[in-house]
Amino acid sequence: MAQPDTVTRILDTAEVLFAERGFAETSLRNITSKAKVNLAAVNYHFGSKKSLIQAVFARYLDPFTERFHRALDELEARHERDGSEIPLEELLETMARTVLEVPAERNSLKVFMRLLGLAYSQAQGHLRGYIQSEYGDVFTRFTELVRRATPELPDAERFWRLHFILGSVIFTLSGLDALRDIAEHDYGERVSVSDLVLRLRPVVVSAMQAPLPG
Amino acid sequence: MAQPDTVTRILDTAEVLFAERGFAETSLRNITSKAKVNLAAVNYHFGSKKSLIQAVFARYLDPFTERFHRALDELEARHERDGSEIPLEELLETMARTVLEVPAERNSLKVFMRLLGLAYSQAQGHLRGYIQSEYGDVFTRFTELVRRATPELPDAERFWRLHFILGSVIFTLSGLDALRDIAEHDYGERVSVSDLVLRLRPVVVSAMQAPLPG
DNA sequence: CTCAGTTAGAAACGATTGTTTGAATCTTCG
DNA sequence: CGAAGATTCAAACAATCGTTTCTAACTGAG
Repeated sequence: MAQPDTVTRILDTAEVLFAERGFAETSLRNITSKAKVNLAAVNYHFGSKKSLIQAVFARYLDPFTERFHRALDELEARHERDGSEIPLEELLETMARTVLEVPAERNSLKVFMRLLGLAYSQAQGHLRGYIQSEYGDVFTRFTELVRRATPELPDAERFWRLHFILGSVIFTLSGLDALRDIAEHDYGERVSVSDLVLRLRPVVVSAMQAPLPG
Repeated sequence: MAQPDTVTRILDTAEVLFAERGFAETSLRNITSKAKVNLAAVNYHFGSKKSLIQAVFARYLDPFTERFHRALDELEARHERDGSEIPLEELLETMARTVLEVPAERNSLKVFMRLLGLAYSQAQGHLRGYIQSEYGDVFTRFTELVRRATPELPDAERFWRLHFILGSVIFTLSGLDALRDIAEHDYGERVSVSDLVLRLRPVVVSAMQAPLPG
């Protein structure tokens, strides 16, 4: 089998190492030596370490946003025909399906989620700005649809609940390996990612439908 | 006012910088220069950067675990007298109260939560091991009480739901500043930490009581 | 006061970081 | 083939990192 080209080998290796140790803790020498690529190749092909980090995200987020937009188009068209509102469950289902779909093509969902978690928690100010400016639109569109699906919730309440849920998902899936080991050791059952998504569904729906705070 | 001693000045400065930028991204020179302390002071008083990181956590977690154990003692004693089980709401309430209590003495809860979030997300393998070995007991005790309060949940399901909730809390509170700015800008209301805890309560309870996945 | 022990300070250590350089090699196409 | 451009490579760059060393200053007990 032919070796993938240098750019691909760098991206493949970088996303795994970034997901394992974080950005600052992963040196370009770690990446290039494991990828069997010359050190200077990163700066040659990507310009800088910052740009490499952004490129790693783009390789996930570009196809994700495209598919998600398409899925929302279809969902809206279907409900526009019969004049019904899109129910919350369908919106969450669509998002979950798209999230599961995209990384399946290449790497594991775990890496994708770890990266998302790092984007929120690590310093890397440039990353948050980059993601917001490049991919903020699809999130805005989604939240607007959620707004129409949950008209009983005050706007601020819905905002916070969406972030509670985002925290659950990112935290759980990005720490999946460690948690899975504990769960397997203590309860003897090995969960897959789709098991977890199945477990998340009723919890997420209940969270969104919780009574308003007194 | 008398300057706090060197050790305290280092810890005060380190916890803020760690919370802002992470561990790897915060150099000892950042800390010592901002704390107006000699560079060598960190290695003299703490031995290494690793030990400094652990000391920062210990200053929060030592009083937290002590108070939390005491609060659980009291809760158990009260319910042992009338033979009733401790309801889930009381357990969550007790934990929330203790979490809010401890950092109020010194710094903001935000820093405490940012640090907890970093402990989970950052590489720093030594940190997870340290926290687990030093403070694992109180968490084990708490989960056992939650088990008795939710006998209808399978053990594995309860394990995962607790971590879903942990994710919500840590993610939201550790990203509080950024989220608060957005919420204030979009919805014109400035939330406090206790507002957020108030909002979290019904969501968390509903999450734990969600129907089992099909 | 004196002296032992603790703390503070300036300077340097070796190691590692991201990046740049310039020559060597490979690829492409007229 | 052969020249032009793209890519690879080894080496070095300056900057920064955590840590160590050694001396100076301070502190409290006899």
